[in-house]
Amino acid sequence: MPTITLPDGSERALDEGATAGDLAAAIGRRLNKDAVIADVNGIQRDLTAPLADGDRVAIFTSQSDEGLFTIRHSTAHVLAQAVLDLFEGATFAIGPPVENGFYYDFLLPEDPDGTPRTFTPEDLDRIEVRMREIIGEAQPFVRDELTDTRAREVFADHPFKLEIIDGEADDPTSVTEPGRVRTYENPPAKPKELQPFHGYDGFVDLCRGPHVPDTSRFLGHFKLMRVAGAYWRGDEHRPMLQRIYGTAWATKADLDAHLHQLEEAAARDHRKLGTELDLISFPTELGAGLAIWHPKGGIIRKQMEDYSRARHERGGYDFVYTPHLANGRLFAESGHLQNYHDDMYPPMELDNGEYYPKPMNCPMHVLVYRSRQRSYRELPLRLFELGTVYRYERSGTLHGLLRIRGFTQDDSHIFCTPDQVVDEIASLLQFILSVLRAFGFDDFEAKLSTRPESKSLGSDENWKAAAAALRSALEREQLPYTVDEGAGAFYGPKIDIDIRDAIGRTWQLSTIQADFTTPERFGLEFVAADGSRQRPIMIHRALFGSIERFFGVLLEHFAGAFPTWLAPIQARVLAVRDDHEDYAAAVVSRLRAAGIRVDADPADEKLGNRIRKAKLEKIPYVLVVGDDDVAAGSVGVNPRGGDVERGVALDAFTERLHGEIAEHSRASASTTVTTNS
RNA sequence: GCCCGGGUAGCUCAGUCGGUAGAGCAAUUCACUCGUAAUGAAUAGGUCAGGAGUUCGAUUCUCCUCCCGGGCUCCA
Repeated sequence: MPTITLPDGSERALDEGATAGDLAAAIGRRLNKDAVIADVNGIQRDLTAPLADGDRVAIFTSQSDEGLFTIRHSTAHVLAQAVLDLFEGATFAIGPPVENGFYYDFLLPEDPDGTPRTFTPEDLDRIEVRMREIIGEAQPFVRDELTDTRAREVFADHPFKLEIIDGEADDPTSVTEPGRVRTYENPPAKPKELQPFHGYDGFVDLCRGPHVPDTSRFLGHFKLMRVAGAYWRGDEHRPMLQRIYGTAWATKADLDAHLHQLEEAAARDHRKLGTELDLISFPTELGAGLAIWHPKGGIIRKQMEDYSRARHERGGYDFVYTPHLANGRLFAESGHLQNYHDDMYPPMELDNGEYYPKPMNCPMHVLVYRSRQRSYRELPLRLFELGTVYRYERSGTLHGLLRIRGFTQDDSHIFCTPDQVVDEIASLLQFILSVLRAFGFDDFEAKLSTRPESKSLGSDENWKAAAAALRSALEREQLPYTVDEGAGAFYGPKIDIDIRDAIGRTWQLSTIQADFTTPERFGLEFVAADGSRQRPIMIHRALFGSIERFFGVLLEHFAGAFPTWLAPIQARVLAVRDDHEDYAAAVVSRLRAAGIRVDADPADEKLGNRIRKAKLEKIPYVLVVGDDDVAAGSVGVNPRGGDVERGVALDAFTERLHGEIAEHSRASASTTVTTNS
């Protein structure tokens, strides 16, 4: 007897003889929605065939994860068909759905002079036109199954498809797990002799489905976004293909909302705002991936650092300082030269060895620990440093402040006994979340990363013990987490904390890494209560991750409108006329004496223009002073994002501002952790 | 590192089918003295990213390098 899964997840049995198409229509009417997709047996799309015993039908709405997956996946096929129609001799590889859309990889024939043909922006326009024609033609998606012999004939001109047929390449389009649509994952259990096969109107693609019923249904709300190079199978030693990215949605409103979100993100870009607000810059004279901080950026950074130091001081950390360079012997002992060499700047040759800029602070902190004999009474020993490191990131990966070559980590290494490690990581999680909340973030998700397949140090037991410690701390704090197999650092597994920003993007910032390996390599010991020598466990953690990256994320999160406690200029005083300047100067010095960061813009331009400039600089408070204020000792308060208030007593304003700034420290002093769902 | 696209004044950009460049904003000066998002005028500002080649002549064409953006890959 066939069974059906409804959008609410419930299941029920069906009469034989019904078709998926009948069902979808009936269910759609019941749900009061036309946009319903039926999926038979997880792979098949044939709405007209009667259902048979054992068939499983799933019905979902077009805006569910499954529905969007189906729509994006089907649109990718339309893209492939359009490209093959328009470009003689083009061959195609894979085209899976991804977050917000889909892509498809192609290889175009070489030009007569031997140069590889590439897609241009004009090509994308042509392709989009052809795609809309195909959609208008309502071509059905028809499923067929071929033997691999026959499939090799069908795809004889498409070597990448042949690799998939021969099982030498995974086809990510076979990943049908809802909501997880990453490439190169979950290799399909393919029957060797029977290849799934979809074809329509002369265009044939290798695929497992599911698809929409025909190209006219649910498709059309898409846009081709860009073309980029991508290696076949993600391997830089394989051919570089041309990848076309598109976005696709169930409705026009969803598509428009997505495009609007992209504009919003572009307007918040930290590189753009960093320049506009005169916070940071990347002079080409400095070299790639290196930033300088201007005075206003410097104020914000100092606030961040001051706050961080204050919290760490209260949190029981000891402050250390270590140099930017070290003899290569240190990095040989730590394992960095073997495992991290590609990311390190080259050494400086000196009389007594090679000196490397440090890519991490850990070896230096280990030396602090090892500088004398340690007792269990000292543990956990928490060493903290705002440590600047240099990593030779590959040039193509650099991205403003978010991926940079010289950066400062708010880095800590905690040395503790094996008994202490779970408690310590659990309280670390609380500490980290509390500090992140103080900066206006409240939506977190954790990721646990386990041992990499290559380039790692230490025994399996140690790795397992470390991962278990991280896992139990996560569970104790009830922080939702996912597991990322093989993504750990070379010395141990790690927890990464993702935060979600004001427009819903996630950023990976904080990291906690449990390390049983480094203490062994460096022969670290402490004297236990019974007098025996024991090995401590080392916890690496960065809270902001890096000051630069955190600052970049904050800048985008607040769209440049930093909260008052962080704002480089908290208030600006504007005299209405020249003869109010003396009073304006008095207001400035009163506020400055009260610890407010304040400046003035003299009255040689119209008031309206000076207000406009202050607003563009996103200054939290604009204070306008004129005749009334001189007489009454007041100010006109024009707050960012609020209503103008005339005649506010200066003392009252100062108090209000102090209150606002203090509220931040009160709110963040609490270390209570509440889990988000 | 690889693929694609770029680099013109502090910023955003126009322009030169090869004859060494222009706007708006910003800056400076002057005038205006104005109560909540753009007052007017004048001045100054550029080895057209850097280097080499072709040419009578290169910002423009070619090549190389550097830097930036979007991806691949990687990461704090």
